[in-house]
Amino acid sequence: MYGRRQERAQFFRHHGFRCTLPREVILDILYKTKSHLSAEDIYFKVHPIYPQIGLTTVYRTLDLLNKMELISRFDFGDGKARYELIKEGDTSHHHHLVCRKCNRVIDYTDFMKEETRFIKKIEEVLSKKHNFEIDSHKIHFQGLCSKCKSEGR
Amino acid sequence: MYGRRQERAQFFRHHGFRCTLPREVILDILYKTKSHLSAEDIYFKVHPIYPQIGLTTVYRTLDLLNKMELISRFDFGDGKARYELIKEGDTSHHHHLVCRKCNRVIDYTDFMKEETRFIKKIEEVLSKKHNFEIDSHKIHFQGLCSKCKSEGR
DNA sequence: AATGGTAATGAAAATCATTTTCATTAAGGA
DNA sequence: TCCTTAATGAAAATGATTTTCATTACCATT
Ligand SMILES: [Mn+2]
Ligand SMILES: [Mn+2]
Ligand SMILES: [Zn+2]
Ligand SMILES: [Zn+2]
Repeated sequence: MYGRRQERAQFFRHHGFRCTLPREVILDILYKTKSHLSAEDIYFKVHPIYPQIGLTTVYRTLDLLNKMELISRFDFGDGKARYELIKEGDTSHHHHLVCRKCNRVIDYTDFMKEETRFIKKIEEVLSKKHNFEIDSHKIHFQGLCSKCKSEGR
Repeated sequence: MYGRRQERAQFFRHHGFRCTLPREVILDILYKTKSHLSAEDIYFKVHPIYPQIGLTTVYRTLDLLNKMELISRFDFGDGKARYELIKEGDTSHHHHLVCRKCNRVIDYTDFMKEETRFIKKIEEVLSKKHNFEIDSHKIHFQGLCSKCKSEGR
């Protein structure tokens, strides 16, 4: 889906959208870069190669990709939204440690099996109880990263 | 701590801060109101009774209460931070369902025993593995609330 | 391959939550 | 009561995101 241009084009059109250069480029950046990019991060990566692509379009494209569930949007509390590609096959799902001092974000995948099982059970009960259609969840731990800890809060 | 003026004053001073009218008033609002209030929500509740208290002070006070760990701050993704009092005795800890359409927030306390046990185990392992000092966690589920579901996404 | 209807784009302006500035006020220890 | 200085409030500044609107370029159709 991410690798081949043809596939991406198909995917956009399948959702009723056009496959445009900005959309391809931005999706590419997300594909190649680890994670937790803000709109501005992406803009600055795109700009040297495609200076005609504007920040506005980055915002719009991120919204679109998020709605198409190709990316996840996170609000870690530093005032800017961050985005991460959802890889195929659900192998990429994970949770986060967030440093409340320097805002560093650490991915972790430990316990995913157990978390998944646990989450599934909770979802089942809560969605019935509150008649709420659950489609995703977020778990994160907050505290001090090793660097900030050693620097003394 | 929240009920008696004397206690609150003690608490502020104990942390090296002065006990002022705006601080008392804002803490009172948080005490009396269920939950998930934004700075502006609080400002509008305060204003009719204390019109001299400004929005700036609300922001500053919320920061302070958050640092003193009297309240929790949440970013549910609608662009404004929301706050909730942490009740004494840790009886109030809970997690959330967030509607991605209307931003409604539902508290749930089901499974807290199991979650707490599970979270504790994860914290232990992760804090060692990443040398990360974990002090809190947030769990929330996203989806469509009953109202938005019936209205058709 | 050329055409046309319209979705997508980009630059600039607008919006909105939050922060900063700075002159004034008022806690609260002496 | 007095004095030091933390806290406050109004206004301005900031910074992320959204809106506006004239222009561009996908892509279904010819
Ligand atoms: Mn991540
Ligand atoms: Mn809550
Ligand atoms: Zn850190
Ligand atoms: Zn809803």
